[in-house]
Order: sequence, then C-alpha cells, then structure tokens
Amino acid sequence: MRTSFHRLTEFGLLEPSDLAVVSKWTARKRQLPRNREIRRAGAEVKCVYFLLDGWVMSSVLLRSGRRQIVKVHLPGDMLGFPSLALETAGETLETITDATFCPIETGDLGDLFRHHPALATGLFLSSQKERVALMQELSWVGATSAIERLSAFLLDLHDRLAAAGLVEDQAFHLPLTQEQIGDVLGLTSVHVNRTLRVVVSKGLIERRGRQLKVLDPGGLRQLAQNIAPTYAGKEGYLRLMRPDGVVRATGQSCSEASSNPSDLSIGG
Amino acid sequence: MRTSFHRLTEFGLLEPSDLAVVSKWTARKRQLPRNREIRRAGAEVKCVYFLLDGWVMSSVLLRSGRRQIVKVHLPGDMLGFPSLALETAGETLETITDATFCPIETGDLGDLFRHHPALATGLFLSSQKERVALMQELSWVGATSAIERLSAFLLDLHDRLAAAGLVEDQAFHLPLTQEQIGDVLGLTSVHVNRTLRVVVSKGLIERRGRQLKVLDPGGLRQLAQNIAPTYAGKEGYLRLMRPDGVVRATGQSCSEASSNPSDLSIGG
DNA sequence: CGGTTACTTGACCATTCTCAACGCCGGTGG
DNA sequence: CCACCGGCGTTGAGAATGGTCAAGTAACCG
Repeated sequence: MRTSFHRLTEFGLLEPSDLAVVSKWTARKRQLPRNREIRRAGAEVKCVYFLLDGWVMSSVLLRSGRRQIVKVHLPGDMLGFPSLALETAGETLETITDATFCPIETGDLGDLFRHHPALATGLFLSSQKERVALMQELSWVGATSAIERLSAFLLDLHDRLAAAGLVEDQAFHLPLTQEQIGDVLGLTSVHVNRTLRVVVSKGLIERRGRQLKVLDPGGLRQLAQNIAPTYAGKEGYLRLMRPDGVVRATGQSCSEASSNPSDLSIGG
Repeated sequence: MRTSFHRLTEFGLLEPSDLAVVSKWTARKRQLPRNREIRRAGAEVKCVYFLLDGWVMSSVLLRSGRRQIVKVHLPGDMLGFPSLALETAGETLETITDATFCPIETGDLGDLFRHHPALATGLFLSSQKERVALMQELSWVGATSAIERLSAFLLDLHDRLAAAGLVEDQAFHLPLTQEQIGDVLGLTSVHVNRTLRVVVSKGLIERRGRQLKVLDPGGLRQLAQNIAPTYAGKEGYLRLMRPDGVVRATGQSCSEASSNPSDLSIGG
C-alpha cells in the first residue's frame, strides 16, 4: 500500500529534518469539488500545490479557444511548478474529481534550497521526471496515430495509478470525459469515442461505466509505440551525491560520443 | 550583445562563488561537427552539457522508427537534464551545426545543491522554464493547424535567438532541414515545404537559402495561436527568496480560487 | 563532374474533423 | 413520483487537413 507521499520518496530522500518540512506543508489542507479552478492561467504565482487526493488537470489555452491538457495529475503529484519561471501563471489548474491539496508558498519552497538540500534535490529530480513525461506525451501527439496515442495514455495512467496504489485487479476508475481525453491527446471527443471502441473490440480493455479494466497489457503496450523510459529511483539521487572531495577521474567519462576520428577536443 | 551565459543569469543569480563553479564547467570544452550524436538514448547518464555554441536537437525515438524532436537547443542552453531522472538516457542529443559544449558531471551538479543554493535555484527555475516551453510545444502540436504551428515555431526561434544575440535586422540563420522542422512539429517534410511557401506567399517571412527574415512579426504572431508566456526574470528568483524568519501572513494568500461558497477548508 | 542530399511539386489517399442527430443517465424541480 | 433538462456518450455522412508516393530539380561537396 502506497501513500500520496510516494512521489516525494521515489528518489530516496526525506531525512528527519525534511520530514518536518513536509508535515508543515500538509498542515493546511484545502478541498474543492470537481470541475473547479484551483488557479487560472494569468493569476499571480504565490504558491505551488501538493495533491493529496483526487485528479487535477493542468491545461494551456490557445487564442482560438482550444485548450491542450498538458498533464493529468494524480495523488502525490506536485502542481504548478512550471509557472515559477513565469511572471503570471501559464497553466490553468482544474479539479477533475473532488480533490484535496496543500498550498505551498513560494517562499517556503525557496527555503528548501538553502536549508534542505536533499529535499531540494528530490524536487529537482522530480521536475526532470515531469519533463520526461512531457517529452513522452509530445512524442505521442506528434508522431503516432489515434489508437497508438490512446493506448500509450491508458497504459501511462494505469502505471501511475498503480504506483499510487489505486489499481485493483488491473482495473481503475477513469473520471475523465472523452472530451478531456481528447484534449490531452490532441483528438476530438468523437474520435476518442470511436477509437476507444476499437480498443475494446480488440479485447485489450473493458469498460463498465467509468471503470476501466486492462485485459491485455501486452497488447496495449504493443500498440503504444513509445519506448517507455525507466525511471531511476535512488540511483538518480546517488548519481548526484558523489562524496565531497573525490577527485574526478575524468578521462573519457563524458566522451563516449567522441569515438569519431574527425572529432576535435579543445581546452582542458 | 549577449553571451552564451544569458541562460544562467536570466534569473539574476551568479554570486562570486557561483562564478567559480561556472568557470570550472567551461574549463573543458568539446567540439563536434554537425550531424553527430552527443549522446544516444539508452546510454549511461554520466553528465549533462552546457551548450556554448551551435545548434543541438534532443529527440525521442518511437518503436515505429519515427522520431519526435522535443527541443531545438541554442547557445546557452543546458542539455540532458531530463535524463537525470532516468536509469539510462531517454533522449538522443545530436548536433545540428558544428557545436561547442561543456560536459558537467552529475557529481558536480549534486555539489551545487549542497554548496551553491543560489545557482541550484537558478538551474531549478531554468528547468521549470523548459517545462513551460515543452507545454507550449505540446499545445502547438496537439491543438493547432500546420501553418499555426510553423508560425509559432519560427517566432519562438526568433525570440530565443534574439536573446542569444544571434538575430540581426530581423534575420537569422536557420540550419534545420525541412524534415527536421517536420519532426519538431509533427508534420512531414513535404507538408512543411508547402506550408513554408504559404507563409512566404503571405509576405510574413522571406527565405534566402537558409537565411530567414521575419518581415511581419505581427502577422506571424497573429497566426500563431498560442498566448506566449512572459518569463519571470529576477522576480522569479526573488519570489523564492523570502528572507528567513518572516512570518507567513497566510490568510487568503493561496486561496483565491476558494471564493466559491460551496468550497470547504479543513485543517490548519 | 558525378553523386548525394535537400527541396519542390503533383496526384492521390486516409486519418481525423465537422456537423448533426439521437439516446442515456443523473439531477432537479414541480 | 414524474417530467424536464443538461451533460455525456454514440453513431452516421461528408469534408478537409495532412500523409504517401513518386518524380524531377537545385544545391552542395568531394
């Protein structure tokens, strides 16, 4: 059984002093019903959010009125980080289901970098993980067909829900409307509908209302064209945490690519 | 005139001790001709890279053999960060033009978080900025037509090149092949070709070989459907750097969204 | 020069979109 | 309790954006 803290411990951090920080975050909880804005694009950036329970989507608006859902957040995710680099929020955060989350003020975040380097490093790695996820989604949308995209998306949801302990017997609750799925994948709701039925008719999944059961994970994975990345756990953290004072045994360590004779190496 | 350090100073950092760290990075330079791999997907993650000169692309491969270029890197960019969260590299880094870059070992990066919090914070914010860029690209690819995507992409390149001091008289060198542009935007090279000529015929841009001149920035911006985010400069940094010991005047500070009477607030 | 790579253009094709209609279900008010 | 309503899902028919295939041309490089 996992908790909503699984995203914070995935890189193997949380020293005792870090725990105190996290419990300070979770001291103030907020709840919202479904289909409410947590924060609109253009709003002032005063905090980020730690999602304890429920589904939240983060979306970007286009001038044409169309929207792109850039991330479906599940319990344990941190919300609103990208906007830290912007003058005003760039993404709209909306609840998909009833949700519980903890606001974390930007000033509290900054303290981390000065006083809790291990936790800061973990958040940094977690942000890199989100970048990988965005790269994956971009590759689905840019380079695969509707059925391939949908398969990849459903698998991704399945795996992330499993990590949060929300999958039982290969089945999970999928609260997204078909229009929302379309806005994630760059498809219309009509085409999502048709494509879903194809996936069902192939015997890969089963739908009962909004309950979704994966019948043939292998078949789904075959349809999904992406090469799923393997996330580093503690190793990702350890890679960064070389003990102080160790002398670099540089040599070719970062130069595997330079096996080509025409490559030049200058400086040093 | 800017330098390739503009991406490091954009959030207003670089204390004297940080400068020493950066100059250590740039002590070892590597050069590669165009069309070479810096690092292939699947390779061990030993370092990240600081791009001093030239264009580099980072791409994700699909099992179908198609690729998605997830980022076109320009001088001043940091390369390879997302893979820090992975067991083995998830993105292939390839030079588009002759390029000069500095490998930074992961261990050196980790030191930052313990000993150079200001610089670490800057890298953190820079990563958030890259997330925003990915979100934007995803919104182009997922929710706009070919000509809209192309306009947004050309504008983005223009603005980023301008920030690096590489635009003169609204014109810049565009070393990408049309196939590569297609792999960025999720289009075929054939369609990129046709779409480019439409943009030219509308009098928005001019092409002379691989030199591209923006004739009508306003027209381009109108075609591009995205609401361009405004990046926070030093303010982004200051938001995080609340002086220690200041008591939170919490109140409604993170609760604008809860104006709805049906919202509940628990805990505290 | 010869060969390769990139660009250009045309004709045809298909995936996906648009528009429209209908049914189902849950909620709400009479 | 029933009638109504809105949101969501489903299905069909036709249109369109962009893909595929193919051939020819221009630019570049040894």
